[in-house]
Amino acid sequence: MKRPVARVRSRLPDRKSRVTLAEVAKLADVSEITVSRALRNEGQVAEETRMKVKAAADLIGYVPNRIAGSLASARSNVIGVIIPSFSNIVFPEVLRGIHAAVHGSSFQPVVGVTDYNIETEETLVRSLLAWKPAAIVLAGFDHTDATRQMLKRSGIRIAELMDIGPKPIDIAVGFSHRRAGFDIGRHLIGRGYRHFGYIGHDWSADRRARLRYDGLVEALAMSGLTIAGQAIADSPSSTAAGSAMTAQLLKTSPHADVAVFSNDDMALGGIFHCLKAGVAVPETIAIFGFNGLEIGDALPKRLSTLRSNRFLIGKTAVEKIFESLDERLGPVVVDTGYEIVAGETA
Amino acid sequence: MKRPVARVRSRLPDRKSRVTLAEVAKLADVSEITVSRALRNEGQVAEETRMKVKAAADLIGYVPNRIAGSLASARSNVIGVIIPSFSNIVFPEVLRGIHAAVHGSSFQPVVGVTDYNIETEETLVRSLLAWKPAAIVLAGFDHTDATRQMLKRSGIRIAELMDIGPKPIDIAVGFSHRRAGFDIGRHLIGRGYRHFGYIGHDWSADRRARLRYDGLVEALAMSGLTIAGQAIADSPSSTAAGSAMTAQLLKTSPHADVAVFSNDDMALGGIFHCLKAGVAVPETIAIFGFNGLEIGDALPKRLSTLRSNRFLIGKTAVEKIFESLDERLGPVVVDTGYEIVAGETA
DNA sequence: GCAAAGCATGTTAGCGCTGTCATTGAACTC
DNA sequence: GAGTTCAATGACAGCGCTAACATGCTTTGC
Repeated sequence: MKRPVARVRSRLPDRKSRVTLAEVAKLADVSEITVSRALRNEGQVAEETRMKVKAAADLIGYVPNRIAGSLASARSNVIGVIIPSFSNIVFPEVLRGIHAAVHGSSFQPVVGVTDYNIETEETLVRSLLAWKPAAIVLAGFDHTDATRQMLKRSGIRIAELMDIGPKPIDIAVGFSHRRAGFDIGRHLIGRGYRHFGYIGHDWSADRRARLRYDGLVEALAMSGLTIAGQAIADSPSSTAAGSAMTAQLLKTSPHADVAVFSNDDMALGGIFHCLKAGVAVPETIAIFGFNGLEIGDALPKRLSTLRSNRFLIGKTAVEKIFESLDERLGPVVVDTGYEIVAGETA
Repeated sequence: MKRPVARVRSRLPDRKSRVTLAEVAKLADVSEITVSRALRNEGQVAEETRMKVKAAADLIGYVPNRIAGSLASARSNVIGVIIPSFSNIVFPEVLRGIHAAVHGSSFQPVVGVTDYNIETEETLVRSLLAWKPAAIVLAGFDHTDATRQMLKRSGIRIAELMDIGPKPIDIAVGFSHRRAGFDIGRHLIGRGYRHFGYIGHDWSADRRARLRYDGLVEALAMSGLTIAGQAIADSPSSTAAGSAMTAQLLKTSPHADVAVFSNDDMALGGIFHCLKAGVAVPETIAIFGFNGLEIGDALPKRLSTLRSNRFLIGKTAVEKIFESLDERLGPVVVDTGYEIVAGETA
């Protein structure tokens, strides 16, 4: 009967330059744990020893293995981030905020993209959780049941961005899109507009655009008004779609005195169409966007829009997470607000 | 003398729901390794066993710990990605390509942002390497010596994006910015322009904008021409800066018949300024951009520009990496090319 | 002067997986 | 029917690090 005898130590047979803590320890003539502490600037280590260790590490080009470290300490400094798309400029801006907030810390965002698909989101959440992240940041409140389950059970901090609602899983950072739509309506009514057109993009995916629309309708209703005409592209938002839909609205609803757009991209398309077609803005038709992109300010006539603060949303979310990494402190809702930009087009 | 006696097993004292492979194994009444194989769809496992294991895993909500897995297998499915900025739309587009390419694979991009600072880049490379990534993707050829050292030594695949050059560390994907600038010059000379203005942004950071400028100058020189006037913002590129610099150029170089812009953002600013100031484009002054952003096509007059394919660059880079994950096959240079978009503004 | 406290360092035992080899029994070969 | 092959499963060690505790010292306090 063969007993398991001495195995050849053949793992990783020829991996070059396998520089580990142990090598550094040997070189610096201290124990591994001392090297670990010295390099992490953690625990009690004499200054002299620390320097000796660092010198040794530099000498042999030691790069700590965070995977091993995370496993040993049962915590990683990954923050999972899930966004719907890179195409819509607002999400890169949110990411910018997130990166700004983690900058200088040892935390590292890991980004996944759902393409506005909540099933994809579920897959992403599952695979991000496998990295034992310190927190997960994702857009919106629209998740599958399984996703919500996983997030709740995970025990880690969860931030839902963009919109705010009554029942976040943990943290919500954003602003009420419904109220934003409502305020746009009030603002424009206040400016004397009465014949509202709406120009939108495919909102089966973009739930928040739909919420703004609902808010707008509500504001109109309060003044006894309705949407007089609308043109909704069956494509994602784009300048081209904005142009096309504007042309359509002008044809189908010639009496509209203002067009509310689902976002600035679409509104830019509207402006461009009017420039090209010789339609006076805002005299013949006023244009109102959403987002407050930088480009709106550079237009020949400054775009009237609502400025949301995407950067702030991302940054705030991470800051809230950092406030208490280990414990959920009951639901946290942060309203980052918005601002009506009067502009010159409405 | 005290000998180390039985320790209390107090690690992770009260971590709830610590679902590990072992639990699944117990439940499914097989060994851990069989669970591992079953869930990874790897190695020989009877179909029946596989199903039993998966059922057990689902039942207790097992989420594999990729950190442990990566440590054990000495490989991770992280791809480190380092970009200069989220503000410049081209990089989100590159990321989009990267995400498209990894979609469906088990690879996960981890993104860092340098803010156009090669020291920051060095820090990021160092910290990404600690994750033992399968590959690193970064923008440009401009690195610190230490960065280059680390990348070379790492042994993993390295892709440098955007520009191409003679000596990539491993893989380069992009196109020659110098040649792009040159071709823009040739194109515009061919269209009859002779009095060139140049409008740019702060290029201490954006080395590629500088390369395009150099190429442009070279093309002009070949026809005995020079840049007649230029206006260079000391800020990052933006539509607002484009407007301001256009105003300046029109004043300081009234004879210029064409303005070449460092990119489309700046060019848009130029267009907007001319619209506002009543300057005829391209009759009084022609405008030529760079990048080929979607918005240029929606303008009242389609923007004349050079279309680079950012999405393709990101996607190709990852595809090249996947072609051979383990081995560098000597320098690989992929020219993703570009296309002059005639447009209506030049 | 001696206990208590504090500092610097070390010993040990894992973290949760997977690679490697071993083992078993069934199917196949000639 | 003995040998060979192969599919299915398991035992074991260890990936590279860190938490927890242990161990000598040196201070400190009174």
